[in-house]
Amino acid sequence: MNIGNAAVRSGLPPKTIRYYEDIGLVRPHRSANGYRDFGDADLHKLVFLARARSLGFSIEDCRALLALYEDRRRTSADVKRVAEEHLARIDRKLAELESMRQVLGQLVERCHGDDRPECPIIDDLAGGGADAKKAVA
Amino acid sequence: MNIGNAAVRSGLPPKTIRYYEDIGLVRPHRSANGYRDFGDADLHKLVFLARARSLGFSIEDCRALLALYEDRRRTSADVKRVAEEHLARIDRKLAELESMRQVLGQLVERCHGDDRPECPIIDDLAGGGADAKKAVA
DNA sequence: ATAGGGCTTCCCGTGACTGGAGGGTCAAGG
DNA sequence: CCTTGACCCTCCAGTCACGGGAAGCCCTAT
Repeated sequence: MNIGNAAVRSGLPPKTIRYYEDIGLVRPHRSANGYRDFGDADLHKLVFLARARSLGFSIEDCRALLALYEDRRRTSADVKRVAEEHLARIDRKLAELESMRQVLGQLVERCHGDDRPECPIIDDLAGGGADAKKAVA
Repeated sequence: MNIGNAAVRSGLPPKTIRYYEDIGLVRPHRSANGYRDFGDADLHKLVFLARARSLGFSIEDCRALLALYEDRRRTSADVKRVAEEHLARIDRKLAELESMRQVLGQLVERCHGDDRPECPIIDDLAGGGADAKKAVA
């Protein structure tokens, strides 16, 4: 199967698949003309990668997960540990974004959004923010 | 004021401040010895940038916000628009992360995490996921 | 005079791709 | 047989927002 076909079936762009080969995540055979030739196992890996990436796993996580995927003697504890670490990263990121969302949301609410220059958003950025107050205090 | 001092007062690393000069966000004077010399206005800009970046604004957003900050004839509507667009980006990112969190959280819950190889996480990644089901259907 | 710290520029690396240039290959139609 | 267009190949550069580190100048204290 050529890369275009593999791309459609896995949902990954051809460029991304080539990149994954570059960094050693997949090793498709080559046809006589030099084209990559993806077998079923390669395609399974690509689908696996697409799914793992869509859940936010890093490439290095994916490499580890792929190794576990292919290791019949893996333990589910190993898999769970990788997933839990990622879950913790997601939770940290969520907390960070929620904090931003809260502060920015309040500022936007308080901004009249009219044609006058007075603006609580600019005022906050210019040093009226909580961080700035704490720093000054 | 030297860069080290400006760094401490703004909360930005010296490297970041040099980078901001590179891309034209600040233009400190130079002392006779070639050292950057930050005045009060420069410092205000750096504080502004630190705060805006901490709220997740991109560098280009910061450039626009700085221009509004320094424009006495700005309108709060202009500022609000930039902030609202960023807020929308944050909300999209939050939704994406929350979706990941939910799926991954369920998988982790269902994984025994023992020394056996059976693992719902791996099973999902290998094609048992909702996306895969939809694709097959 | 020397030691240390701070400052300078310059270049490379990060993550995970994406875009594009320049060229080879293949199947179909005229 | 030739052309057209869709594929495929490799390699290089750019993205975003810096951080690390090298090589070298400057300033102060001892």
